[in-house]
Amino acid sequence: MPETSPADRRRSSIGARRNPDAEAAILTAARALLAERGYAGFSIEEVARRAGAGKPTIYRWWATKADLLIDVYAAEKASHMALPDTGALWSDLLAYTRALWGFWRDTPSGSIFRALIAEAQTTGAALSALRDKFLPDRLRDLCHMFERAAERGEIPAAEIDDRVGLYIGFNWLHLLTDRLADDAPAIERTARLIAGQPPSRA
Amino acid sequence: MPETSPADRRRSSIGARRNPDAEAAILTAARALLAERGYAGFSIEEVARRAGAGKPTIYRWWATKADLLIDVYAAEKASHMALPDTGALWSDLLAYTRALWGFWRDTPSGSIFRALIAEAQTTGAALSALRDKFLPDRLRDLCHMFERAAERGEIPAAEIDDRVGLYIGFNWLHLLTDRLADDAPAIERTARLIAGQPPSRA
DNA sequence: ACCATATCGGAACGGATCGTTTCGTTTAGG
DNA sequence: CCTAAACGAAACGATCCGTTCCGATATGGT
Repeated sequence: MPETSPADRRRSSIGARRNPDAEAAILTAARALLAERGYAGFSIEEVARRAGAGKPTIYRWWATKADLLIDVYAAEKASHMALPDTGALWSDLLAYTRALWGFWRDTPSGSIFRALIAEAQTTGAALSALRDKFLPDRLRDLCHMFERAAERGEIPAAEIDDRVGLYIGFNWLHLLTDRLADDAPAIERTARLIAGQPPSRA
Repeated sequence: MPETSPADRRRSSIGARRNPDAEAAILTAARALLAERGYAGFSIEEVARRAGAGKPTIYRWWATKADLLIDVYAAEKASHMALPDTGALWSDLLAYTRALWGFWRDTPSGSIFRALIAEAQTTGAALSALRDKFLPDRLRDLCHMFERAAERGEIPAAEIDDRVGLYIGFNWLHLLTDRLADDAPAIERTARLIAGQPPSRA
């Protein structure tokens, strides 16, 4: 077998354009590193080592750590999260919250998102990436849920943004303080509060 | 001008106990550094330089960056924030939120708090410091506000914790995304939502 | 067929910070 | 008088930063 042993094969240029293999290797390495060590152990240096890539390759395609984190998170989220449509906002929120927290707990995505938020506290570029590029994307689905509720007359249309903001803040708070246990009663109470439903009678 | 007096070229030991001058100099330097450069430029190394202190002195008294940040923030907050008591939860929240956001905007405290939350995403120790030591302290006042409202019959007592959680999340979200503009209408709408007040008629 | 162009990984750079250790000095308390 | 602990200074090895070279590679336009 005079063949290229796959282990020590060098991944070279494929011409004057981005190499998809390199990109995939970098995203995979970043994902794994965050899963293993969290934000504390996340460095471009280590990602490059694991991906068998050069640091210039990473810096060429991702201007900031935040941009890299966003790509890693996006790849994960698309494949895992679906939108519930139960017919009532409070039960939509309940289902979505439990799915989201489970997604954050059981995949590297929770660590990735925490890293992204932390990174946004260091540089303005990272903050812009989070606020102006990442958040609007992730908000779109959520807004649909609330808009459907407004169409059903469950909440005033004028309050959609405020209620979405409350919901995002609720999730962030629990993510950032590492309290993502699936405390069903607490989640249900909060879902009802945000959806404007009267509490289930005791 | 008493600029910590140039005469203290060297602040030596005062015996086998903590030197209050060193502590004050370190806290002051940390505060100023965060105000000037934010979390990105905050390092123990630089704090030590500015304080004219040795790094071992800092590491001796503050096991983690979070502990140092907590002390800096606590000194600031006590002197600046008072509790409103307007007779209604929604107007209490309105007043408190505007004061808090102003406090975060107009003093180094916003940067300090952002740094503290970011730091809590790196190490478990910092997270514990934030969640178990810092947050409960800062929550106490807030809970009083909601308990008074429950006594007045504005909200069910069983919902106090959930509504406080929503309120904290709301503030964190705006702090972490650097949206602390005093948008009075938006704050008022959210205050009414959290307080369970019907929206002011359009 | 040729060649400019842009990519790739590797190596090294100067600089900064980390957390720790060593050292000599200073002072309180027993 | 002497032990104990704190102080600041300096240096340690290690890591990561972001950038800059380099030689090799393959595309795409001419």
